[in-house]
Amino acid sequence: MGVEDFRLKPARTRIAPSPTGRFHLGNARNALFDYLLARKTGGQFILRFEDTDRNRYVPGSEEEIARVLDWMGITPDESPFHGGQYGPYRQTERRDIYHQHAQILVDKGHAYPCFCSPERLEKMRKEQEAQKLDRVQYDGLCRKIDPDDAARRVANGESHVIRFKMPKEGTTTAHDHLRGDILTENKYMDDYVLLRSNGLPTYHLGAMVDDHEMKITHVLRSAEWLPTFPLHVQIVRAFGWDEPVWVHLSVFLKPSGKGKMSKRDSAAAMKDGYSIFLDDLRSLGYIPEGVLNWIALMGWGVAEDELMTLDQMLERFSIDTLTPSPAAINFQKLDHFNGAHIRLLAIEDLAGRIKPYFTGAGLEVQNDALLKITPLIRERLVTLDDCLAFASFFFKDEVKPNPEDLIAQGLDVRQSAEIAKKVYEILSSLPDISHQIVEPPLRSYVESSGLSANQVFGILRVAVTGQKVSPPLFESMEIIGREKVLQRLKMAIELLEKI
RNA sequence: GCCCCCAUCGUCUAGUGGACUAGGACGCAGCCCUUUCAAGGCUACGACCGGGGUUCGAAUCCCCGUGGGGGCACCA
Repeated sequence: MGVEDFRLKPARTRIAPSPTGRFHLGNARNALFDYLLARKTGGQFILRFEDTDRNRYVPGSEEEIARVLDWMGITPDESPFHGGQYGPYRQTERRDIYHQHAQILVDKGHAYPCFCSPERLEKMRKEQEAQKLDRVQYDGLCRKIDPDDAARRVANGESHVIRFKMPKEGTTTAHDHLRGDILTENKYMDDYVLLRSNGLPTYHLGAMVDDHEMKITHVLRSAEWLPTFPLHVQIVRAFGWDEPVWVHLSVFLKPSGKGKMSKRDSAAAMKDGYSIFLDDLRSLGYIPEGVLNWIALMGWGVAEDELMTLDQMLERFSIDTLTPSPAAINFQKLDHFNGAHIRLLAIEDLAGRIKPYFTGAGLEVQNDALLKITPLIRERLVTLDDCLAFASFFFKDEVKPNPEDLIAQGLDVRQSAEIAKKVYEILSSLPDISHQIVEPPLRSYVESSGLSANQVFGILRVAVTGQKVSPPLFESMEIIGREKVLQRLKMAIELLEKI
């Protein structure tokens, strides 16, 4: 690879998904940019699971995330599966660390125990809403408790959470790399919960602590975090730590541009053969090169030469050229890039990737034939599974054309049958069925007969391939072989005569 | 309702005060190539949200609108 840019300090980046659902486009783009930045600077890309919400935990999602990253070719340098010197990389395995850090904040006077019950909070919120208050936030009841009293109650085992003591006055200036300074009046910020009553941290504490402990230099995350950005900056400052470079990535909008892409829309996308989930995209026949290129261009401004491999992206990537505005996803563009990257693959490579689709369909695949077929269909594939529609007939013993399709345009059944017979006559008289041998006599037949190439070759195509649309006819026949071609042609003549 | 972010072709974007007759890509339309379908090549259509400033000069800077998006949990 050797794209490390040593003018830049090695960056440590991370993707921190929660194993509560499936790995989607947003996650993938985040991971891609993380990876590019880390590689570009000779740093590390880390995978960490923020699995503190036990209620929403989905078994198997951790594995899916790791598998998808692998598939995309952006395997993390450190993760729960690969290890690393800053682990553990699962938040549920870091309880003590959060506990200690919450205590540090309490000791410093930046946080306090809150003993309010969920019921009281619920009631409080209802009342605030009833009063039509602009801000619905914690009323600060436990803020007033004497620290010694609070410590005693905690020691007695009283159920509590730890809240951040947000400054009530002044403004917080948070710096986003793409948007510049973002000023927020502190009165709009709540005393957020840092540590829950079950001892596990919320995102606000967990992510800040882990990013610091894991020496993350650049935090690339979704713009959905912007509203709590001031909080995060306040937490980091309360600890007295240096801030990472914050980069809030644009959110993905649904194709219509109306609203954020969500699970609901994924069902609709699936109906059209698309998905927002990477693992689905893989099984739908999309290749990582295409997917990567596609997502890279949403939220990253590349003026020209947009068709890029991962290595080419690496050469050009910079967080300075990322864009802050929301981006509507466009599946047609995914198709474009997927097809374009398929065309870029070496024949052997592509053959290896489409083979499983044939065998999966129960077809017996001969490798030498596959290698000859692949170049014929390469520029016709949008997704890998398209190979089935284009080339299954090569591996079948016989094809079953729709009799109607055997009738050439502008001709009737009888005429079509005559043509088929004549073509059979010509082919069977030839010693060989290679492209060079077959084409001249057929061409001269077309010319002398006054028919169009379209009509003659159309009949032959349907007869031999069983379909109206196929890879180039002569090359296809050569691969299928003389015997099978004649056999299929004969079958076609019989079909025509039966109409 | 309140807070925050964003604003160039239908979509993704280039553009950082004059080189803009606003560039590229996807899609769309047409043509060429052609045994089908593709691929490829060429051409067309297509945008600076509005109003005020600043300036000799604004897509580019500032303000106000408007529109879009996000967020208001012991979820992330």
